[in-house]
Amino acid sequence: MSLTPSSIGAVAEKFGVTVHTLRYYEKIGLLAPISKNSAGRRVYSSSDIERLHFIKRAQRMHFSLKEISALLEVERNSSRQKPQAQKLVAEKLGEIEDSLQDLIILKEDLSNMLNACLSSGEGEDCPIIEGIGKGPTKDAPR
Amino acid sequence: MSLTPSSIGAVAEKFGVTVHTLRYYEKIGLLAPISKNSAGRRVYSSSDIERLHFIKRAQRMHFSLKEISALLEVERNSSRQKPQAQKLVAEKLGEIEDSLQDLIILKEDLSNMLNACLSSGEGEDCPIIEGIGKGPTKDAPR
DNA sequence: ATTTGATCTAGAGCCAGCTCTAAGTTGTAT
DNA sequence: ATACAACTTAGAGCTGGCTCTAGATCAAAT
Repeated sequence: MSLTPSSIGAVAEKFGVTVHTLRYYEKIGLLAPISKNSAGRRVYSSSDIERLHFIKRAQRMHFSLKEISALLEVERNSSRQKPQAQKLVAEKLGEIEDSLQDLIILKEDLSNMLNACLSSGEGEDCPIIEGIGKGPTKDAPR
Repeated sequence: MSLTPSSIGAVAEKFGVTVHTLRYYEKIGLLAPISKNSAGRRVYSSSDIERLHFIKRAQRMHFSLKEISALLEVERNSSRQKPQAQKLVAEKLGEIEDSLQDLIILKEDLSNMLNACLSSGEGEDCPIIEGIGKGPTKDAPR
């Protein structure tokens, strides 16, 4: 239904990014060089658009641009370099699981602090400031 | 038991940061100017150390340095500006809950993709590449 | 014909949170 | 006495992912 090819402005609008971002993706090699018309302007083909869809979806899945490059590389090299793709996704899944554990605990801590603060008496010190002040000082995933 | 005051190197080691980081925190006002000895070298007092503990714990709780400044501000202004502290923590809790929702769904998606890939036949296309290629292109919290 | 708006390139700037460099001073060990 | 480590400052550099600027060119509308 959509009538590709499109200008950079149209593509930018379609994906909710700026033209700067599109040129940036191209510059860092995330998008292949976009073909130009006689006036030297970019004309995005439907496969460019597809690639952008892929990029934006992968970004939603918390893949970095570098990781997305790797995924696209996998896609290009052969129609199924499954082990490579599996590795990348498994790693990401591991990261996500770690983050989940971290956030679950953090949520508990924060909501405890908040409740303590809400139910604390007028004259008492703030349980939040105290709470952060007194907790353990351990390393955390960053 | 610990014998403060301490040199910048000792403090850096204690907190697992570099001396650069400590000076950086001071430069951006996260730590108050550390007093200097006769040779112009920083001498960290026990209250400086306490503040650092606070900073590092708050960082573990995903507060940005800017947010930590705000928390420290709250602490300084009065021994209990509870509403302010509550606001900051409630906001952070909201962010954490949003992230959790996001990650829970993402974890599902990734593990589905991984399973599909593991159980896919030799000749088939990679379900991971296909999966990312075909999903919805929606905005996500960033 | 002129203005407006979209596009082009090259390159600088921004934010967070460090991280490092250079050139100089001081404290400690042998 | 001299080497060497730890410290000082000011300021530059780094990563990631944009974001913007300047100056030029080009296309469409009035």
